[in-house]
Amino acid sequence: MPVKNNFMIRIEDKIAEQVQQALKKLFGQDVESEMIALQPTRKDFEGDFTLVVFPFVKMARRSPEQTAQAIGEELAMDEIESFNVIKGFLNFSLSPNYWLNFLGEAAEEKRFGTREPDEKDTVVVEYSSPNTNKPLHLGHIRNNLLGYSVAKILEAAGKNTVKVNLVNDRGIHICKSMLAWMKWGNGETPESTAKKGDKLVGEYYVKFETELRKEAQALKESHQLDDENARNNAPLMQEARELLRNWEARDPETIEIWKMMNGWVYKGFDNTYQRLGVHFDKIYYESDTYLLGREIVLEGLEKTALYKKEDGSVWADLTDEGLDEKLLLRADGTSVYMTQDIGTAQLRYDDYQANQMIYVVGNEQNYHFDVLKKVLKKLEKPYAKSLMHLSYGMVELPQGKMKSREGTVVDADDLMEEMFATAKETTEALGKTEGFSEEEKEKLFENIGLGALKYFILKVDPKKNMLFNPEESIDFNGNTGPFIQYTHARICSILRKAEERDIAGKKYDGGKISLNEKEKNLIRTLYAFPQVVQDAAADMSPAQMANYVYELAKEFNQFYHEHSVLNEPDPDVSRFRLQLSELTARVINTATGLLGIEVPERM
RNA sequence: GGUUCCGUAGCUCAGUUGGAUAGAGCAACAGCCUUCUAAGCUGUGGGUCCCAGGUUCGAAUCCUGGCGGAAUCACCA
Repeated sequence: MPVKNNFMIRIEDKIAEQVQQALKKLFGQDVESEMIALQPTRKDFEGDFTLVVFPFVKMARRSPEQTAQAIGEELAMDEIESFNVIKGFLNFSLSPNYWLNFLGEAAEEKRFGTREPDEKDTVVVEYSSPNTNKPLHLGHIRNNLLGYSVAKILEAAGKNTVKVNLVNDRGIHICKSMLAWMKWGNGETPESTAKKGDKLVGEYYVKFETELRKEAQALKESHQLDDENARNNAPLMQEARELLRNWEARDPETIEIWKMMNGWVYKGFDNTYQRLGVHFDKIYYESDTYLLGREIVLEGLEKTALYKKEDGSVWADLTDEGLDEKLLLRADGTSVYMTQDIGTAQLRYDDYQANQMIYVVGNEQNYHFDVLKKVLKKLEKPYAKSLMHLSYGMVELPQGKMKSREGTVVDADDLMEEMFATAKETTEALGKTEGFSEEEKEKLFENIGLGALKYFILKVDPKKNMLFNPEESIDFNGNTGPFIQYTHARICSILRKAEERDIAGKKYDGGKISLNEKEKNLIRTLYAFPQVVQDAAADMSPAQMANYVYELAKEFNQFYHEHSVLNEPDPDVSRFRLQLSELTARVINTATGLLGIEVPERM
């Protein structure tokens, strides 16, 4: 549990409580605390927090101004230095002392803004969920960054967080790349071709589709079939199905090839994950969960929550829930996508007894998760209501959706490499690499390149579709990752110099000083951080964290521009500013860490 | 066609439980490096918040109906 201090009780809540009492005293009315809207005062007005008094004018039977004035006068709090009234807005200014005390206490806190994980409040976050037949692309990047960041944010907000991956390693699509490799592979391996395993397997998947299309086209012409029938009747498709049957029958040779090729893919994925900076506490494989799903479905059939059709297929009737009927097992007893998700959910619940199970999956699967929840409810699973689908929008290119057929898929590895190259070029052009070793340079370019990419993607509200223009999207100026990294490096530079001048250890002792506008803005922004962590967690929104840390960096740069930390003649003020800078750097570090972005100390 | 999501400056995006004059960045233009890192700071121009109603003291935000875009409605995953 966190250490209790004065700042665990938000000053907003304290003021709201006082307002509540004032309303009772002045107008004899009890007002629920939710009615009292206290918000940060807008920049162009004087004050720190603002009470909107419009809701109380009726009971006060006075004008908004008079009501605000009366409440302002009634309030007596040490922390409030003054107040002013503009129309129906009552603006409170807190005393400099309050802010200075806050800074002092926050500086003492080891993990300001974050909480210790509560072991009893577990949340499982599933993200990434790749198929083993294709390499990762830009869409997966959004998924991975979102999932990783949401998990970090939940953890910072006090949840016991488990990051899991669910690998889709079985099914007809996996058999397609296997079959192509068996037919045309000539025993190629990642080693023999010097290709990444996932890329190699992906090539065979493409090969299969190309050959299948040829066969289907021929059939279409010779037998007058429509597209779908032509595809289904093509010899290659039949062979792929046979391979799937062999796989389900655990045919040793098939299993061996399957294991080998999946092994190549995992090695390739690990490589991509590592560079992207994401990882997992546990990896589930669909090949391990689909049988459990099947069992649960059969069990549900016995309990008559589900029903069987004449051909032997098993269905859930969700018409009473406003949805359709949903197939859960085919007539031949094999599983569908939904089946394995039922098994996975159960397994995950058995493993962690989580209060929440979050699925980071694109919005194209909204319907699937609707159905999954309702099926689990029908099966009377206790965890049915703890399922949360964190649905995010597509990443689009200037020419529209990514299409593998048109070769517009942005490969994850290629993109990261390009980011690195751009970062290198830009940094060297600015002549900022003096005194760096080769190794340090590499790390810096990597941090900046990936920082730019991650920030660009995470700053957008997850539920919205977003546009990624490879030519223009990546900028290192303005509202970008490198801007925030730069601000951090700048502060670190001050801190290093303070160290050299031997004033770093001497803390500001809390003597009375006044706060200028920039200092106050900065300190107020810092004050908001713990709440931002909680809000971002509640909304599962890294975008809120990203926008916050940008705001903070901007605030610092304005302060930096107008006031000097080290050249300030008054030693008390200098030390205070040093402490303010130090906390800013720490919050930037923490906040960007929650986005999976590293901030360098020099750049 | 049904369902869900989105629509804010030329472009990319913010906008808190409904609150004051709707904000950033990019792009354009004009300034600021002898002073802690100019990947920075300051200023100017740029808006029918898709449209029309409704609720409210107050609507970009909530409700209804349109328009536009996306996703989905598989014995694919």
